[in-house]
Amino acid sequence: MVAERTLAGPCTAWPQDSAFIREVLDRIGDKWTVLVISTLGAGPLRYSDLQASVPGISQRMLTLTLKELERDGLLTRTAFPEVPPRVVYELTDLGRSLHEAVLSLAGWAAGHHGEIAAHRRAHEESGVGRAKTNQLLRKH
Amino acid sequence: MVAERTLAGPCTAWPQDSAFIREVLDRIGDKWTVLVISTLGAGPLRYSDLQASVPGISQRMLTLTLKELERDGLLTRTAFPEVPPRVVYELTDLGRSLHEAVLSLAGWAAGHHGEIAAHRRAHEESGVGRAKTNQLLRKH
DNA sequence: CAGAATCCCCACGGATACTG
DNA sequence: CAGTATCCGTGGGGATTCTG
Repeated sequence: MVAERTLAGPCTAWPQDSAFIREVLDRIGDKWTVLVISTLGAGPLRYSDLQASVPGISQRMLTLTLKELERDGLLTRTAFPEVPPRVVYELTDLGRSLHEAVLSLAGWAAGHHGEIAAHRRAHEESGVGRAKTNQLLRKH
Repeated sequence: MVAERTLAGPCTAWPQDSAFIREVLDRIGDKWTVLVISTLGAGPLRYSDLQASVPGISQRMLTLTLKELERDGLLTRTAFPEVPPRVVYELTDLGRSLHEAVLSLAGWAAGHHGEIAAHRRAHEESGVGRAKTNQLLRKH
């Protein structure tokens, strides 16, 4: 009891927000989800166009991502019973609202990634600069 | 050229936003970063308190996460040369701004995770409902 | 107390081949 | 065209042990 501890037993700083935060991140934190959502943000697309619009994605990942997004009600899948199959994917209102939320995050990134890059470079200079001067004392 | 394609050669729907989006997600999309940031959002904490405040985190992951965050200028590390070592971590202005951006995302989650859960449950009913109708094709 | 070093597992995702 | 099925490598991250 040295002074006051802003501490907080097991998990109190972020009451139950942490659960929500992790929920979104588990949802959009993967490699492709936001790319697909952003792409569909411009309008409905069919499977093949989607694959062409999201550069490095494989069919496997595109299919899996779309399935999960459909399952969560973020987009709709519409299959037309035609001779050459045609399936169109489109964001739902829920999906569009997520898209906007993600865009605001992207806005933050656009506004600060320069700062981050600068800090990162500064650390590389003083940290990985010369492996000669630092044997075992490198703290700023 | 059947009709107009809203398509977009390789990557045009999200001009260069996609790069920023991926940048943030690669940064905060991992398992612990946002938890640490959120915890430090309440105020500076020392290593051990941090570990106690972030429930399941291991020393390894806490250390790695803190290092990356410091490297990117999102938090500062202050070591006091005392007999029992004491190290305090604190968010920078940059870190706090990211924290707010993340909180807005959490706000979205808090407002919509009910909807998502509902959709998800609806899919489980109609999809994995009866394992009788489908012979030998079980989901995952 | 605040880490660094090591070992190890398994889920994420890429590549490829097959199908309705 | 729009998927499905399968194999397989990588690395994120947990558990444990050692150190200044």
